[in-house]
Amino acid sequence: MALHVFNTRTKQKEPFVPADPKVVRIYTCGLTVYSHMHIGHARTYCFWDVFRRWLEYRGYHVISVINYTDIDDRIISDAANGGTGMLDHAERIIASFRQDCRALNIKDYATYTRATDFVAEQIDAVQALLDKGHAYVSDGEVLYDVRSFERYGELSGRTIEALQEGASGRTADAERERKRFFADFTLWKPSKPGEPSWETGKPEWPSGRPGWHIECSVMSTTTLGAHFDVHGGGIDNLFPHHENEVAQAEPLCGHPWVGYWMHPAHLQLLDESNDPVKMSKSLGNVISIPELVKNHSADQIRWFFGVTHYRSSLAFNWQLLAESSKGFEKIKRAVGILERRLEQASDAELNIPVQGTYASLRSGDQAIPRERESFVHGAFGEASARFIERFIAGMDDDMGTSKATAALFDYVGELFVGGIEASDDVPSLLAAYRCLTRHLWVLGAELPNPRLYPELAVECTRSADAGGGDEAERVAALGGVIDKLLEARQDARKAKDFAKSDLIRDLLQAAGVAVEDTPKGARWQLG
RNA sequence: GGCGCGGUGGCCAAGUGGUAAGGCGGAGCUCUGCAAAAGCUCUAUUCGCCGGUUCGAAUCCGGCCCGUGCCUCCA
Repeated sequence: MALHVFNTRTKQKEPFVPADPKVVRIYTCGLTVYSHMHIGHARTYCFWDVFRRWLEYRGYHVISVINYTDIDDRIISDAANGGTGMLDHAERIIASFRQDCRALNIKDYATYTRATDFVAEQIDAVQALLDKGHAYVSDGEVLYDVRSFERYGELSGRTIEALQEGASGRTADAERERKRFFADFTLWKPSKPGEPSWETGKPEWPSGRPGWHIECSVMSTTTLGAHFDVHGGGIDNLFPHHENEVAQAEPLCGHPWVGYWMHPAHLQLLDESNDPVKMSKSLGNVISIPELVKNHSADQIRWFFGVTHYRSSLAFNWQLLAESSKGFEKIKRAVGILERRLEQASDAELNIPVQGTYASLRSGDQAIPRERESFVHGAFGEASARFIERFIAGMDDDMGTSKATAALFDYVGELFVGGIEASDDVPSLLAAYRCLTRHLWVLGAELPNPRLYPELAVECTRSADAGGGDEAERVAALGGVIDKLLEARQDARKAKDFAKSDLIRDLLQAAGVAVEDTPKGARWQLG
């Protein structure tokens, strides 16, 4: 079975077939840069990252674009209140967004677009919609004529009538006067004094700024072409934002404008009594990324996200994150054990390149991953083959990361039963290590040891500044001292001086170093 | 009011017609100087409730109860 994804446009799972058999073009609605990225955004962007990684694992080249909405009412008012210019304000938010993404191990996008860099194209698009009769000018403002687009409401499953009912009594009189129809939305509006403004050269709407919806339609088609494969954003964007984007773009680009619409669900914060609560600045309960990664690794966070399917809303509190991290420890321990075993091997023994090619992306039964043959060798090969099959089946079914995590648990169990803790069989251990880290990579976790898996290590964008570096440094600095202490402890144990050996272990424990005895001697890690 | 989504063991969570994955927590055991880790066994005759279709339903249909999202700020 090939990859299937749930397409919001058709409301069903469909085989994923990009326009170009080897390339997937994705546009993601990004942040409105009036405030910093928070845990809710993290869930969404981590999903896009996993989706991208899964496509890459399957052999596609992915071109992903994300935008910053750097002009809208809130940015203008926030910037005004903060006493800075709008663009300075946006600049700071963008810089912290990039940093937060790196902290979460989210791969860089091919392009990051800013609405203010595409104003000329937006003006052209507005004019084109006017020319085609889909828009009208009202007192210097350009509005989209919703009733001129017969498919309006199709994407989000609404009808004009239903919208009208929902809106009854909610539209202000002033708004009714400006608009021909209550649901008409702004394409271009005059700026107030002191607000950012662009000249259009159009007599009827000479200056002002673009509306939110036109920004995205224009940025996506300008960077990815008139038709592209995936357009996504949080479920809250479905209406009105994406509905309006379709209404704008299809008259200009044709139908269907994009192949697949995908909408990850929200993360829902739970309060002390486990009731859902809205995250908001005024309640002071917004969880920032620095706060999130302070006591949890990116791996743990991404594992937590992966356990729940992306189209289910995800409840969050620190307790739930802690419980999921507890489960992830077993996976991490297996990786650690393999790494320790292999660290002792010589370069010559480890010199087993990972190889493979994709049969053909055009055939439905492509051999994936391309490294498969390198993974299924040796003592753990059968377990690895079973695991890969389950992992792929799970992910192919509309990004079933829950099934993928279950497969990982079972695989790791088989590796323990298979004896990774005592094995000296370097080729087998290496194949298992690579198989495990390769698939953890898909979920956004685990930077592999470059010495053990150089091919994958170079693919990882995470650098030493992303949180892993600190621990690596600590380990390097402490290693020598700890090894000396453990030697002393081992001597004490041999002499049956358990009081002394336990004292050493307790001291290390107190210093944050967990010690475990194994058939191959003591092992330690920072706890 | 309109349009959706969801209710699976103490908790999290898969499963969309063939007889309940996986994880956390809990109980017992093996191994071990003791820990830790790992392994083994047990922990839902049952999937919000009531009807219906079917040889067979957590899965399909109808009704009801509860929760939740959106209805022009929102990932």
